[in-house]
Amino acid sequence: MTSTKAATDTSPRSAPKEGSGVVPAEQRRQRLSPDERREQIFACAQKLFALRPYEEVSATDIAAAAGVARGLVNHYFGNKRGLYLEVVRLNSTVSEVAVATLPDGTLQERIDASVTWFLDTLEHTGGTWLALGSGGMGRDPDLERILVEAENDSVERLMEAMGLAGRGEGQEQVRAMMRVYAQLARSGAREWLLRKTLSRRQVHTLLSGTLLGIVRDAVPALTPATGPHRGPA
Amino acid sequence: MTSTKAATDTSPRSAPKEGSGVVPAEQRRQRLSPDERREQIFACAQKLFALRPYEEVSATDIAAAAGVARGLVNHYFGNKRGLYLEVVRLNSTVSEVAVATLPDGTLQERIDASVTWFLDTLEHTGGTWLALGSGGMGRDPDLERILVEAENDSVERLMEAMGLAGRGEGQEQVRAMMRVYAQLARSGAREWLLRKTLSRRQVHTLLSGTLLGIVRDAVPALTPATGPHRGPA
DNA sequence: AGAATTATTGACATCATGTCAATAGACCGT
DNA sequence: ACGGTCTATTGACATGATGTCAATAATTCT
Repeated sequence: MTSTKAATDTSPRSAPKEGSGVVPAEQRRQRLSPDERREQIFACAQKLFALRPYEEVSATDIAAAAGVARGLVNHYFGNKRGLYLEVVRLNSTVSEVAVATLPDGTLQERIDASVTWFLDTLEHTGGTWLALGSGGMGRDPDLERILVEAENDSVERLMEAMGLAGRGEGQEQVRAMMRVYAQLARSGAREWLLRKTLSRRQVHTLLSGTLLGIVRDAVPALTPATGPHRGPA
Repeated sequence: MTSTKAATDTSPRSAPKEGSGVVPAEQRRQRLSPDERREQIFACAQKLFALRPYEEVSATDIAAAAGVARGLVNHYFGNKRGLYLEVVRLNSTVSEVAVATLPDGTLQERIDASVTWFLDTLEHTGGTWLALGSGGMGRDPDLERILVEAENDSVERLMEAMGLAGRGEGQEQVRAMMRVYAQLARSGAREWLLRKTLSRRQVHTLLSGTLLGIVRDAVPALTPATGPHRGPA
C-alpha cells in the first residue's frame, strides 16, 4: 500500500543465496528431534522472559540464544505470544507435592502447616512465580485465563487442606474467598522475598492469622443466607 | 538494507506530494493549543487502552482516533510506552476525597466506615482501577514503580484511618502489611465487581474482618521484637 | 550406496515505531 | 487587509520485529 515495491510476483521464490561464506567451525546444522528442539527453545525463552519483560525480548533474541533460525521459533510455537503463554503456564503453578501429607490436628495446626509448606516451597523455587501477579501490563484475556486457572489449582488444594472441600452450597463463594486469600498470600510472599520488608516469621503470622480469620468468620457467615435467592432453611 | 528502494539520497527530503486530493469536508487541519491537543490524544489513548491490551493498540489507532497524524503522538508523549505509563498513572490512584471525614468510634467502626467508603468509590469509578493488578504481562520496572507508588498513597491513607500513622518503630513493616492487605482488598473487589462471585455484603465482611484481624493481631505482634536484631524489652 | 523423509533455514512481505525536515495554520505588527 | 513570524502538524523515511513459506540439507530407511 504505502510502498509500491511488489516485485516479481510470478516467480516462485528466489532461491536463498546462502552466499556470505562458510560458517566458522562447528557443524553447521544440528538436527534434533522435534521434542528436543522444542524443549531447547522453550528453555531459552524461559530464561530470557525471566530476565526482561515480554516486549523487550525479541524472537530474534530467543532464536539466537538457542542457536537457531528465527523461523524455527514460529514453526514450533506459532507465534511469540504462544511461546510466552506456555512459559507463563509452566511457571504459574506452584508445585503440587505433599499436600496430602497434612496433619489432622486443629484448624490452627493445619493452617500453620499449610503456610509453612507454602513458604518453604517459595523459598526454594523462588522468584518466577512471584513476579506473575505483579506488573499489570495490558490485561490479556488468554493470559488472565491461564493465571486464573493456575490459581484455581492452588485454591482447590487449599480448600482440601482446610477441610472445606465438598460442601455443595456456598462452594463457589468459598472458592472465591480462597482466591482472594491467595492474592494476599502472594502479596505477602512478595514483601518477604522480593522487597524484603517483612521477615518470614511476620509473613507467617500474617498469613496464618488471616486465613484462620477467614475460615472461622467469613466462610461461616455466608452459609446461612448465601445467594441473592434461596432463602434460609 | 533489505529493500533497495533508497532513491535520491542526496536530495534533502522530497517534499510531501500531498497528492491524493482534497479532504472531504471538514477543515483540513485543526490547530489546537499544545495542552488541548495533548489532552485530546490522551483521552483517546485512555479509551483505547481500556478497551484492548497494550500491544494490540497501535500508535496508528490512537492517532486515528484523535484524527491526527501518528507523528504527533510521538511529538507529545515521546513514545507509546510513555503515553501508556501516563494513562496508567492516572488510573492507578483511587480518588482521595473524604478520608478525613472518618468517625472516631471504635476500631471496628472505623474499619467498617473505611471499607464502606472503599467499596462505594469502586462501585462508581469502576473497572479501570481493578484491571491494573491483574494480568501479569512482562513485569516492567517503570510500570511497577508507578503501581507501587499509587499503592503507597492508598496505604498511607489507610494507616491514617486506622490510627497507625506515626509510630516510628515498626512503621516500615506496618506499611508492608497494609500493602499486603491492599492486594487483598483489590482482589476482593475484583471478585465482587468483575467476576461477580461474591456479593457486596460478603466482600465487606471479608475485608473488614481481615483488616480487623491484621490490625489487632499481626501488627502488635511485630512491635515487641521487630527486626532481626533488637531483642525484646 | 541412493531414495525418502522432514527438521531447518533464509528471504520475503507486512506492520509498527520513532525521527525529522517541510508545511501550513494562527497570531502579530504594520 | 497584508506580509512576516512562530510553531503545531504533517508525511515520508529508516529501522526493526513478526509471521510465512518454498528451498535446503541432515537424517533415516531400503
